[in-house]
Amino acid sequence: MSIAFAILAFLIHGPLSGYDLKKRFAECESLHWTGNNNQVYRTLVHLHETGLVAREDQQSREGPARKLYSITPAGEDALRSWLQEEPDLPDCRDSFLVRLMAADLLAPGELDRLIAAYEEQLRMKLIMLEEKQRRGGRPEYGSPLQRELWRLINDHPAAVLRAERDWLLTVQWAVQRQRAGARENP
Amino acid sequence: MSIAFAILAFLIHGPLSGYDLKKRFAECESLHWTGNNNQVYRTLVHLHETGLVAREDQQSREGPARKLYSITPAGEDALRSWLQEEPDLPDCRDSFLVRLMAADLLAPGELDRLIAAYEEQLRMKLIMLEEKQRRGGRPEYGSPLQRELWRLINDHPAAVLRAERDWLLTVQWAVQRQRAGARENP
DNA sequence: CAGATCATGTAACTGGTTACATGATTCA
DNA sequence: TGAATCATGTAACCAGTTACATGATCTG
Repeated sequence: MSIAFAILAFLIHGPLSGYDLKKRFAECESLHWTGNNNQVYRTLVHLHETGLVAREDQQSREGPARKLYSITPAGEDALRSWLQEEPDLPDCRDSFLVRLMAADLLAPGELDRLIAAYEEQLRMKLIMLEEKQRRGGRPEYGSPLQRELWRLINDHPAAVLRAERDWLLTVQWAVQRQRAGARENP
Repeated sequence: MSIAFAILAFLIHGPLSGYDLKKRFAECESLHWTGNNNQVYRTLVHLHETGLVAREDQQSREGPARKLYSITPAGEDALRSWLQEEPDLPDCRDSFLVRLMAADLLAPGELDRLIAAYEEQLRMKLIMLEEKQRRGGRPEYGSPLQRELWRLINDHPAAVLRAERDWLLTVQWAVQRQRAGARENP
């Protein structure tokens, strides 16, 4: 998948500028894109060239000139037919697994510190996400069902991190069990 | 993070060829790399240039000529100091979220089909992972603790998918609840 | 001897990030 | 007037994939 379908999805509830889209990506924790200029503006040019979005230049209004993009019927068709393809599985990249692969390189205390540091990272991010969730401020568009789905989309990152935290607990238990075993059978 | 540290981690329990490493990446579900040639061989050249691995050419043995790579003390140091950096959070890319963003484009039946299709994808992959786990065949190297950690590393993808399945259930409930509400207050 | 596997490499491309560059408008 | 924000774009790079290319060796 590329960012193109995400942009089209943002546009189904009304026109937006590149700058608007960029901000949406930057604010949205559940979408992995950072919303960097290069990708957003280039993709918009490409979507415009292929007729999936329409562009309207707004020269003189309040504020600097901007280009408003809206989805075209062809764009809606493209998005709809993508929705009817087989959904692909989530792709989770976890560098902590690579660190665990090299556990034999660490002294016991260092391994404990690594695990504790990761636990702390997870804890902090979860607090941040819950805080963000609590402060709300999601003025999402679309039908009541769509708004409810947005709530669940925004919940997703925390669900993933909680699963990671639970898995990390099993790692901690395994390390302790292994050490207890080693003390009994030296 | 790049694939370089994963290669170094594979090498701490003994020398391997590019081909060996490629296979390890291809077989390992928990590491997101496909083990494509370009990346593995180029990274090995780079690691060799920077002195983090040593290369031994094996011209005439049984089998075709191959290059055996082993980690150097400098490589171990590099890996160890990376292990002591702040571990970064997992990066989960889930195109299903983007599909849900566009739910308003779908008829109720189509949304149900999308959710069911994703559920089925998750179910199939989980069965595949459990089967792979059951068949075992993990001749992993290192200390008993390291082998135990490998078991947990290999468990990780299934843990993520189970969390995804649980989250998807909440999506299903929300859709049904929303529709029931809409029927009561039309 | 044909097809699978072992083994190494390159070319072309997609996807994504950081940093650079520019200029208008708003507000303290 | 200077900093923040709005707004659009480009250059250079890193990460990762598919497909192409070659040749040796093993196995039925």
